[in-house]
Amino acid sequence: MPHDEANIAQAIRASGRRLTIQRTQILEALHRLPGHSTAEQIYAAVCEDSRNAEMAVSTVYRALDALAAMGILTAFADNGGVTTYEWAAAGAPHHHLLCECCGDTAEVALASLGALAAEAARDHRFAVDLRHMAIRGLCARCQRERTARA
Amino acid sequence: MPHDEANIAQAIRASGRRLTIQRTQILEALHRLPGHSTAEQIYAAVCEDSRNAEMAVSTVYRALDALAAMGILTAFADNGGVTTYEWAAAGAPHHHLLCECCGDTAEVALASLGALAAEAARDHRFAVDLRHMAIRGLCARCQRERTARA
DNA sequence: ATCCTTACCGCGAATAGTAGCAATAGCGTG
DNA sequence: CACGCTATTGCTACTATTCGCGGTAAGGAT
Repeated sequence: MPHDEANIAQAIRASGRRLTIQRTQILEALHRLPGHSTAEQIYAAVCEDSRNAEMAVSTVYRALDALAAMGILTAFADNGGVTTYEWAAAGAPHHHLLCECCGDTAEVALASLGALAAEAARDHRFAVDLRHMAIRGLCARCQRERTARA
Repeated sequence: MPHDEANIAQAIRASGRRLTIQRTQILEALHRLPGHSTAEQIYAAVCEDSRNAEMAVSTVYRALDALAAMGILTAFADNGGVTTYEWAAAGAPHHHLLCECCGDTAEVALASLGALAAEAARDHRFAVDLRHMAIRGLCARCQRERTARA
């Protein structure tokens, strides 16, 4: 449960990384923002706070990447090629159902992903990263519309 | 098995789309290219053929998108944000194991994805698109390297 | 063969994100 | 507390892909 500043700071330093003021400000912004946010939204939130110094957008991308690599955040790429981030430990483990038609995403827990990970490990020695699992398809509404149209 | 010109042409017209010379040239290029290719590679292959007129890159992107939307091709986005396309009916149904560390992809068939699709349909009325299923994680080699480093 | 609707094309600009590089600043050490 | 190593920052340039727009041309109907 690395939701508090001290734990995160320790985790960052333990991995040989550094806790810069930019990363601190990004983490603060993430605390303020709800649910999952895009790099652009996080950048905007950092800029909004007048106490913060200016920051380059690329810094936000790199910081989010680093935080995701250490498992503090999880990243997933939605339809339009936009990546969204959220706290890794937020709530129960969940996955994203991403509708390819309307672009909506739903968060659900899927038990059979465990079996999938087991199969990939057994048959292909591949360690599936379930946190990054975005499942594409059609949501209920878009399925109805598609059949109605035919 | 829409691998021959006549069937594809019919399928395109049946969906209210048009078979333009650009699309014909793109399909020819896809026949020449092996396995899966990126939009950029397909564009290059079209340009190579001196009989072809010039074509805009955006045309390739849009044509591939349309062909994927009608199920003639399948698209999947690999690590670096590059989308690759391949014939939908090529060989047995397979999925992509994408290593987040080295970027390699392996094609495998995973039985448990059927159970996943069933669970999503039953519990969330969500129709999973198994063709676009890219599974991220760590390949065997990168797992070894990661544990060796610790 | 001609007409008409509208899907598609080429172009150029916009967007999300990455890469390279010199300058800066964490932070473990003495 | 000063020192040095190197992770990180801020540029800027670049890549992959999308979008809007005015003009072109498929292809069904006459």
